[in-house]
This record gives sequence, structure tokens and C-alpha cells, in this order.
Amino acid sequence: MSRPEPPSRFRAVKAEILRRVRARDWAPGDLLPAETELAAEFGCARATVNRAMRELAEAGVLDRKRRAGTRVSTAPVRPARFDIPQTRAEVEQTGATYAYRLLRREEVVAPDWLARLWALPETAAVAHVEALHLADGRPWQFEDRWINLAVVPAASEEDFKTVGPNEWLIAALPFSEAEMVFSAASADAALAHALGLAGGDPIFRAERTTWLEGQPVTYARLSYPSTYRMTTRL
Amino acid sequence: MSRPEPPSRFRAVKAEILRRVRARDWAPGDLLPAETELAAEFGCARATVNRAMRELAEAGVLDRKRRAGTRVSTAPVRPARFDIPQTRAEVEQTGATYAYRLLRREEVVAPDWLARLWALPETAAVAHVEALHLADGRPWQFEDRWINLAVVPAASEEDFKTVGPNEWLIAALPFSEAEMVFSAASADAALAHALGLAGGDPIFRAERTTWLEGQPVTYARLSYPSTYRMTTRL
DNA sequence: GCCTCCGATATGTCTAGACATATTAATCAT
DNA sequence: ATGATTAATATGTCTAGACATATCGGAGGC
Repeated sequence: MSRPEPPSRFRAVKAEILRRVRARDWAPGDLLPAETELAAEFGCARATVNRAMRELAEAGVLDRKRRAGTRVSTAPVRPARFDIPQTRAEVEQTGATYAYRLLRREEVVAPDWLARLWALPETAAVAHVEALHLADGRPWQFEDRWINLAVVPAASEEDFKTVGPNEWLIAALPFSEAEMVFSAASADAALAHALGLAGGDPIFRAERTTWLEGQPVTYARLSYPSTYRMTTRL
Repeated sequence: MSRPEPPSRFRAVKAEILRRVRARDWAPGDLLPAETELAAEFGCARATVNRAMRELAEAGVLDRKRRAGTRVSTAPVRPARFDIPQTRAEVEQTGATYAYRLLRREEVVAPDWLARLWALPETAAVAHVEALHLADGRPWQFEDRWINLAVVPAASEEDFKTVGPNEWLIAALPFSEAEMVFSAASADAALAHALGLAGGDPIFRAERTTWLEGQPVTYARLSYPSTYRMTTRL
């Protein structure tokens, strides 16, 4: 999981501040001493206290404003972090053998809902790929992928027979911006067949839209059997 | 959403490095120049470059190791961040009116599965609460909550008739550690009835376990109708 | 060849000091 | 009172320099 962080001055300060918040020495809404005061108390430089408090603000524990000072957060929004792995790596990490199967590959004019989602002209060409990812031979994820050929023309050259579109896109356009939406749905006939489920079985669904410099690159609808679990720690 | 960050030297450096990574000046796996070299190139202090690179490493773009230097990340794990709001705030943000309804409240000996999950003795006392959260009168979330009375004895005094257990716990024990698991399931009869669904309808499920200094505080199973969507940007 | 030791090196952290900037609180003019 | 101006202040950022530490590569010994 997460390796233990090395000991350091600012981490000690951070831990002590968090301890006092949890112990209610400083209750939600309370004003904390200024950085200079805490630096004097802890016997370290202001920059060290600054880093500790900045990271606690990142974690949602503190609220900081110039001149107004630092308060214990009252807003009950806690940012959670979790890793979005590539499907292959995710499967292999469970110890299972990964396999990939292409089910469909076509180039079409963007359907209405996609053209609307991306604000594209009527005649925009897109690649549409349907594929199945398997763990030890059992269906793991059904991938329904749409690629904007205006932005990624190279996708026309790729047949996606051995490498999945997700993997290919990450290699072609790394570190683009993305938005993900998670939800639950029930399997229609086609999806149930592909995933080896019964019709109506629950599906864990992830939808991912990706942009490169403001331009829509790809939209993917990833469907998992309900045995799939996504975990995070905060 | 996210307010625009103020311009600053380290953000400009960060943006320029990210630009070069995206432009493949530095491809995945490539070694970047050392901090001192980049500091010389950008005409700023090493600490400024350090902050830029550190934040890019946090975002999963770079891999850094002492002595070995900094490389563009090849590991395709991108950390995503999203906010876990309190249910009340989440509902009210949609513009809807929030309502809360207590369905059950009891104190019992921890059932087997919970005692095992928490590694508790056989006779541990827990509070069990079932409640419904509504948006504009329509079921939004069903909350199935278990509280470890050994750690939070004050929960015995609370009847949870007007304030939900989640809200109460956050006020009582802010900033504790938590783990969340998201999955899909189908509604059993009781859940379907509570949420106003048909049996077998898909459910978006979040399970949350919370600790305070290593001790289990509470376990909650939150069930949403499949219209619920959880969104993140990375 | 193989192993151990050791020095070089890039990042990790820290300090003291400086200036920038948002925002509050006080002051002053109307 | 009310509104505009101004000073004070806490955080935000930056610099130059220092020492710590993990680790890579080579030198030397077997």
C-alpha cells in the first residue's frame, strides 16, 4: 500500500497539529496561532510550519486565508484520493492472468448523444471499439470506447486486435485531462451476454471523458460485474 | 468548482514541465534534467523547481528517487481526487430540500460479521441505526450504521431522531481515518421498499469504515438508487 | 567472475530572511 | 451614519545556502 513516510520536522509538526485538532484543543471553527507563533513554539523556521499547515489544508483539515489566519475546517468535505489503474495492471495485481478480446471495431459518424456531449459538428468521424478484459478467463470489464478521430487520427491506423484502446490511448496521449463518473446500472441483454451475467444483474459503471487542451479525445463506458470493488482511504 | 490558482513562479515552472511532458520532449521513462539544471534554465531557486516537481510527482506525472533523478512516470496509475461530502450538504447543493427519517435504533451485541471485521470480543455492544435521507421528499440514501459503543459511549445518549448518525459522528469525532469501498449491488426487498424501488433494482453502494487511533469507530453501508452519480476530475 | 566498500550525486529537508498580496480593522471625510 | 482610504497583519511565495540521505557506479580485494 503506502510506504511509511520518512521522519522529518514538518511531518512531526503536521502530526502534532492534527493531534491537537483531534483532541479538540482546537475545535472546528477555531482560529489557530499564526505560523510565526507556532514556529517559535516548535523551534523551527516558519517555512516548516507553513508546509505542515499547507498539507493539512490540502487534506481538508484546515482552512487558510491570507490575513484572516488559519482555522480548523468546519466544511465537512473531505477530499479522498484513489488510484485509477490501467485495467491490465489492475488484473495482474490480483495475481490473475490478464487477457483481452476485441469484440467490435468500426468507424462511424458520431451518434447524436456523443456529438452533443462533445459539441461536435454533425459529420464528425469517430472510432467505436467494444472490447472485453478478462481475469483468468473470466470477464472483468466490458469497454465501450469512442475516439474522436479529428483529435487522434492515428487511431485509424490501429486495429486494436491485441492492444486495448485504453492502453493504446494512454501510450499515445499520456497525462491528458479526464473526468470520471461512477454509478450503478443493470445489465441489458448484450452486456449480460458479454460479461457472462443474467439480464438485469447489477453493474458497476465508470464513465471516463478525456480532453487534450480543451478538445475531447475519447469517451469510455466501462462496465464491471458487481463483484468489482473500488477502494480508497482518507 | 475549483477557483483559478494565482500566478506564481513555481506554477509556471510546473506548467512548463507538464507541457514538455505532454509534447513528448520528455517521453515516459525519460530522465529529466536535475533540479539545479532546471533552476539555472528557468532562472529561479532550486526550491522553486523542487516544489513544481514535487507536485507533479504527487499528481502521478513524475517519478522521483534520490540520486537516481526524476523520470516521466511510466506507471499508469493516476491518483484521482474527489470530495466526500456530508449527505445533507450534498443534497442541498443540488438545490433540493433535505430531510432525514430514522427507521430503527437499537443497541445489540455485535453480530458475527461485524465482530470479525473489527476483531472485537464476542460480547461487544454496538448501536445499530437505520435511517433514510431524502431530497425533495424522494429517497436519496439509505444508511445502515453500526457504532462501536466501546469507543463512542456517548452514542448511547443520542436517539438520532433529528440528527443523522453520520452528521453526529462527524461532529463528535472529526478528522478520523476512514476507508471507503464502492460497489454495485441489487436491492433486496427491504432496501427496495425503503428506497421506493422494485426488488432487484441496481444500487450504488458505499461502505465506510472509520477508525480513531487504530480503534474501529463505525461501519456504515450507504445505498443509493442507481440515479446517483459520483464524479471526479483528474 | 563476484563481492564489498566507498565516493559522487540528485533529491529531501531545513533555515533565515525578504517581498508580495489579500483582507481586516481602523481612520477619516462626507 | 456612511462610504472611502489607509495601515496592519497573516499567509503565499521566493531566494541562497546548508546539511541529510538514499543509491548508483566504480575501485579494489577475493
